[in-house]
Amino acid sequence: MLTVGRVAKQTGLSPKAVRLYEAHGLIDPPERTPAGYRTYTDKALPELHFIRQAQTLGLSLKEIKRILDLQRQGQQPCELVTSLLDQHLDEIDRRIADLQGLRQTLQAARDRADQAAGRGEPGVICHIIESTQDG
Amino acid sequence: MLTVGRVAKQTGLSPKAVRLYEAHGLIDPPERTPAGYRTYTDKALPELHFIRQAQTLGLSLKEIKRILDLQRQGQQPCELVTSLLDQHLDEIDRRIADLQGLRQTLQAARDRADQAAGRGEPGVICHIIESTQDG
DNA sequence: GCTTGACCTTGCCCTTGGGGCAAGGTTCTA
DNA sequence: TAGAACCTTGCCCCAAGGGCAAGGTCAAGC
Repeated sequence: MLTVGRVAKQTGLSPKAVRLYEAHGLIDPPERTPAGYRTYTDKALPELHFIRQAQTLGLSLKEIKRILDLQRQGQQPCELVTSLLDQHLDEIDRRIADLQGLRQTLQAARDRADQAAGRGEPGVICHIIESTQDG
Repeated sequence: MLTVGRVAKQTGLSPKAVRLYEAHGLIDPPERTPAGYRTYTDKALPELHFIRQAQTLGLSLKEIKRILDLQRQGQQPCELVTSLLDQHLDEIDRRIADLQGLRQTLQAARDRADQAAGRGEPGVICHIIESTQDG
């Protein structure tokens, strides 16, 4: 019997994640045994693999659902995918730039820490942080 | 009267954030009017400014609380701050590297999208995503 | 046949740092 | 004195699950 634990193992997901995708409508609810156990068919595996790969690309469950919904309506989702990838590329570039700015600010604070070491400059709480230029 | 809204405005925070910091023990609970309104003294402003600047550096509320707790015990928190800054620098470098790796993966997928445009390659759901190498 | 361990079910609380809303009380201003 | 603008607490929400609890079920070995 292809239980949730087995499909999870085969797709590298956790059982909880698989149930979550079902609850959020990314995958169809599977049949149940009389006792209530989810029983999957092999058809579920490619979808779960797809979800995992889309997550690897940084797509959110909501975005992945949009892709899968389109596909279930018989449409080619590739146009949507392309646009999502473009959006994410922009977003990632922004985040990298933000982090690099933060890194500079942080390094500046760290440098102040070394310069002031032992010199015992006061500051109301801690001069290292208080001399930080606000972003 | 220095209400929560006023200290919030003066420190660039939201009233809700100020109450949150109090609930999490970052700042001392202020006096209350008979009606229950929080009434701050000017002494609260530098602490709130400090919290804001520490957040600018990417420190979490929990980490900021550790710093403030040390300081309230009369100790110099600068050693802790230095170590936290070092940790965060490492963490940021990791995150930047991760994002750059993700960017490459994403760009590769995007390139496939262009190459396959119009060529109509099938894929069970969408070949652009399905050809992604798992991380 | 029975036990035992591994699995399944749902449901709830936790994470971060607040945002938004509701219902109601208070203070200030025209 | 009315209304605007503020304050109070409390609850639910975000993302993507992790962890735990209480209880039901299945398969293997004896």
